[in-house]
Amino acid sequence: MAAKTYTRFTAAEGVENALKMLEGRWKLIILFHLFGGRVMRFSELERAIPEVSQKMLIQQLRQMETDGIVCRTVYPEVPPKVEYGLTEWGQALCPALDALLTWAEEGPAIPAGAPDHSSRSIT
Amino acid sequence: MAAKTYTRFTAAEGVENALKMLEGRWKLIILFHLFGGRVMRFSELERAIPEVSQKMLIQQLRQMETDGIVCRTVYPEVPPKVEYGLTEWGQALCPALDALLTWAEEGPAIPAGAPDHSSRSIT
DNA sequence: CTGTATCCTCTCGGATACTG
DNA sequence: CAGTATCCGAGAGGATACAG
Repeated sequence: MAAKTYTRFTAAEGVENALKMLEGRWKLIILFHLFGGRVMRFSELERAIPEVSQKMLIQQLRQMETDGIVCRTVYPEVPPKVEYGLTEWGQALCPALDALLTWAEEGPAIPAGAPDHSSRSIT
Repeated sequence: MAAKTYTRFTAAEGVENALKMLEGRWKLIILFHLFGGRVMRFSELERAIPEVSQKMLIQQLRQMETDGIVCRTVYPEVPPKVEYGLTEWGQALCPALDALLTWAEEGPAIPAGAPDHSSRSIT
């Protein structure tokens, strides 16, 4: 396992690629509904996330599918039935997001008080 | 250390908060320039990231400062001198971003081939 | 049930010029 | 040197209506 080397720019780019796949008003919510190997139909997701429009739901699902995070399974029946689940790689996101969650939870050391910019001034 | 409990929604929300602080065309690049306790003046950052405009550079720096990630130090001299560095909490982002980087690097299991949607069809 | 197709709004980011 | 102010275009996301 050859450890990759990064410059400040390539590292930023790598993380940006990862973030691009998570950006989108609904992707994280979808993700957390699908973690743990759960599989859901389109209409289930609609009901589970009432605020989302069909257009956005399908759009973000398809993007994640293209990215290889989500797996879409079509059952050729009448009426149609489509299920969404995570790929192995998608499941692997869980610990990475946990790291972010933990970090966010630690909070800024100076949480209260500072309403505006917390600049220091050396005199 | 009471382990927090999350619903699918609060977990998504927590991660979203974290991501919101990282979203922005230049934040990650700035971050990676400041990791390792490095401290840089405004003009240094400008030269290190030639593509960014003054407006965006200052805007993203100030946002990260407000979020408690970046620390801004003003030296009241003529000409002005301002230095930017990471807070402790900002430095703590490094391992979390590494997790994402590592994940992204693993890549989707089916990287090549699939030009369009990789749906499965159960017949 | 599972999507497409339009339209519309609002925010982000870039270009440019000016200031203490 | 280190910002601030203004204008502008592109794209993300929402509402709504329609289709296989």
